[in-house]
This record gives sequence, structure tokens and C-alpha cells, in this order.
Amino acid sequence: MQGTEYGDEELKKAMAAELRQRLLDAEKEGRPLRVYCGFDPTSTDLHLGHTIPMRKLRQFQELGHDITFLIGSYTALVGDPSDKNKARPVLTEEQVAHNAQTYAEQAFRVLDQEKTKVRYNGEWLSELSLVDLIRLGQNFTVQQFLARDNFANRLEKNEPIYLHETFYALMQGYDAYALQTDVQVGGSDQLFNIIVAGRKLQEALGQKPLVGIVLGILPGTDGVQRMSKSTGNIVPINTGANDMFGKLMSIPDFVMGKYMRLATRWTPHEIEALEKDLESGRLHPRDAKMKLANEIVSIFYGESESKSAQDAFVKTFQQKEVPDEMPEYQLESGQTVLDVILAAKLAASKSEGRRLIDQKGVRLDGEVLERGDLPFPHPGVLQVGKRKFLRVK
RNA sequence: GGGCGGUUACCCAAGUGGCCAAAGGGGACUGACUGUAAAUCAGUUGUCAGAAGACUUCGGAGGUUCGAAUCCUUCACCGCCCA
Repeated sequence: MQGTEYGDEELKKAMAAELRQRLLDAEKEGRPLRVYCGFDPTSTDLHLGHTIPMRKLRQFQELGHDITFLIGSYTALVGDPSDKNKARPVLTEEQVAHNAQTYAEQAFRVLDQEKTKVRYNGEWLSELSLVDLIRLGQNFTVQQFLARDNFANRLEKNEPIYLHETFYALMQGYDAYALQTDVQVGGSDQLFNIIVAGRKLQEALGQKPLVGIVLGILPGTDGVQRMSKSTGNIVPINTGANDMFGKLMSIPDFVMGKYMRLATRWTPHEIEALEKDLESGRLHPRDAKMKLANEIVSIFYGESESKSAQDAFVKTFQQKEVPDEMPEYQLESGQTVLDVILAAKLAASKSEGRRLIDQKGVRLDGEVLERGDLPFPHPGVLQVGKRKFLRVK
């Protein structure tokens, strides 16, 4: 149960016990557990936060259980109201289909494609009639919803709570029923949907209530806020090993523990040992973070790519050497320094380019360039800021 | 249906006729330092211009005024309360 976060010790115990019982039952019946986690395909890129429940699915998979990667094609059509300030444009079916495709592709960096069922909740949700929906609703009271943290908070702050947000729980609960779920995995923000909605609906519809595996939420690169695209603190999983390594090295020290628990394959014991070494000073925080970054990058890109990402990182940032690989640019006659910066898109505007030069952030072969309006001095390696390099020929 | 309030830059948010390209915070970026793209400290953060300066921006459109984010009209969207 590493990385779980029920926010309630009793619930955790109950779930652990039920899981044990369920495993025994399944064994008796000679079948694997049906485990699923749902993802709403609202954008094209999965990030590290999404992969936390996926890795939990993977563990079940390795133990021989039956895994469903559920794509919330129907729930995504409605539009997730969590960014409730903005009317999020309702996605078209094409967009959803496209996003779903990229989600599935990325998901197989974590899951075993051969053994994973991919399902879309539109398969059954689109079949529900209004009467069906009303019947589902009869299983819940408004008070139950109002007791839920995020609704209670919003009520308190006089912020809107949309009616369809309550449908969300019902839809998700119905997913659990439709999949005859034994175990549902999700983040702690899904606690209500999983534990209240899913279990209750299953019971009402004559199924045994599922066991919820509720995982902690991974903070973003700022170390505090939940990782999410709109906050701009994500570690995307599809941008290459180097980028991922660097992004991971930029997390604050204090959040390393959470990353270790949620995003690595390490055992609780190993993590404890690491943390002890950190505390006693035997292990340097920087080295611990490198180990962490290396571990996580390996999960997605494999050992050798991760190793070379680490080498590149050390070279560039620790030893301040020029990286081996960088984009190239063919100098044209008469171009000024600023022209080149702009042409190679190292700055978004001339003003920004000037600022960078004023701030001594532009170097050619290590020499700070003081003027942007002079002709480009000579071919060489142009560095803009810490991370942008360009080989000018 | 009635009453009240809101819409400001990447995000949150101040500003209620000139001193506003617009406070503050977050984020992002740069530099110093270092232990890394951690932490800390300093700076930058509309566009164009070498600079003086010019231009565009405060939900949309129109108007008043020498001058509007600020006042008026109108349209759109949103929130809260009462029913």
C-alpha cells in the first residue's frame, strides 16, 4: 500500500483488509482481480502525475491480475469542471478520440500492452437513459455530496458548484459497475468518487463493492501544488530523457520524499535507508536527487538513455561544459547577434533578446556578448541563458 | 423574475479621469552564489527603437473629455443573494 493516502486510518485498514479478503476470494474462484483506473483525455500529453496510478496498475498486472485502462471518452466530452472559473471548451468527439489515442500510446510506456484492456466509458455511459440516470441518483443524497471536502469548501467560500459535477461521481460509479470492478485505483482527489459513488452503486446494483486504492497526489516541479498542465509545473513523459532528467533535478529538495514514494519502484525500506543517509549527511541531497531522477527516467526511457541523460546533465550544469548535441544554425551574412537569436527562436521577441543580452545571459564560446546590434562576431557555440545552446556556423 | 456585484497582462489581484505599460503576489526568465535547472540574494518580465521616445493593451462596440482601465450608452459572459 505504498503511496496510498486515504486521509483516514480506519478506511485504510478497512481497504487493506478487504483487499486481502478479495484476493482470497478470487483465488478460490480461480480468477484474477479486475482492476481499473480511469483517465479523462482532456489534453494530449500525459505527465508524471498521471503515471502514479498507472504504475499501481502495473504492479497488479505483474501479479497476474486483469487490468483495464479506462479512457473517459464520455466524461471528457462533458468537460471536467475542476477549473471551474473558465468555461472549458467542450471537446469534440474527434479531439477526444485523438487525445485518447495519444494517451494510450503513452500509457504503454508503463503498462504491458499485451495484457492491458483499453476501454472507453462511452461504451456504456452513452447507453444510459434519463430514467437510468435518475435511478442512479436515487442512491445518493445531496447531503452526502455536500459533506465532500471540495464541495464543502466551495460552499463555504460561496463559489459555484455546478450540478453536473454531481453527475461526475455517478458516471464514475457506473464505470465501476460496468467493469465489474474488484479494485479501482485513483488519486486522493477521487476518494469520494471511488469510495462513496463506486462502492455504493455497485452494491445497489447487486455487485460486491470494490476495493479502492487511493494514492497520494504528486506535487509538481514547484514542490507544492498538484502537478497539472494548467499550473505549468508538469514533468511531461514524452519530451525525451534529457528534458525529463532536468525537470526532475529542478524539484525542490523538500519534495524528494514524495517523489520517491510515488514515482519510483523503490521499496519503502530502500526509501527509508536513503532518507536516513540524507539526514545524517552521508548522502548529498544533490546526489540523492540524481539517483531519483535517474530512477524515474529509467522507468520511461530505460537504463541506458537515463544514464546518458545524467551524463549530459552533469556536463552541462555541474561542469558547465558545452553539451555534445545541439541545434545548428547557418549564419547568413549581415546578421546581427540579435538577428541570430531571433531567427533561431532563442527568444520570443527582440525586446526579450535585448533583455537577455543586458542581463549578460548571452555568450559566444563562453564570452559574454554585450551588444546585440553588432554583426555576429564569428562562428561558434552560442549560449542563451543556462540551457539554450546553438552551434552557429 | 427581482436586487447587487464582477470581467485588468501567463495566473491571482490592486487601481475608480492625468503622476498608468498599469501596485502586490505567484509563475517564468537572467545574474550572483552554490550542492543541481535545490535553497538564498539581486534583477527582468507588452511591442518596436541604439537612445530620447513611439505604438498597442485593462471583456466587445460606440460615446463624453484636451486627456479614459477609470465617466456614460450598449452588447456579451460570469458570480452572489432573494423568489
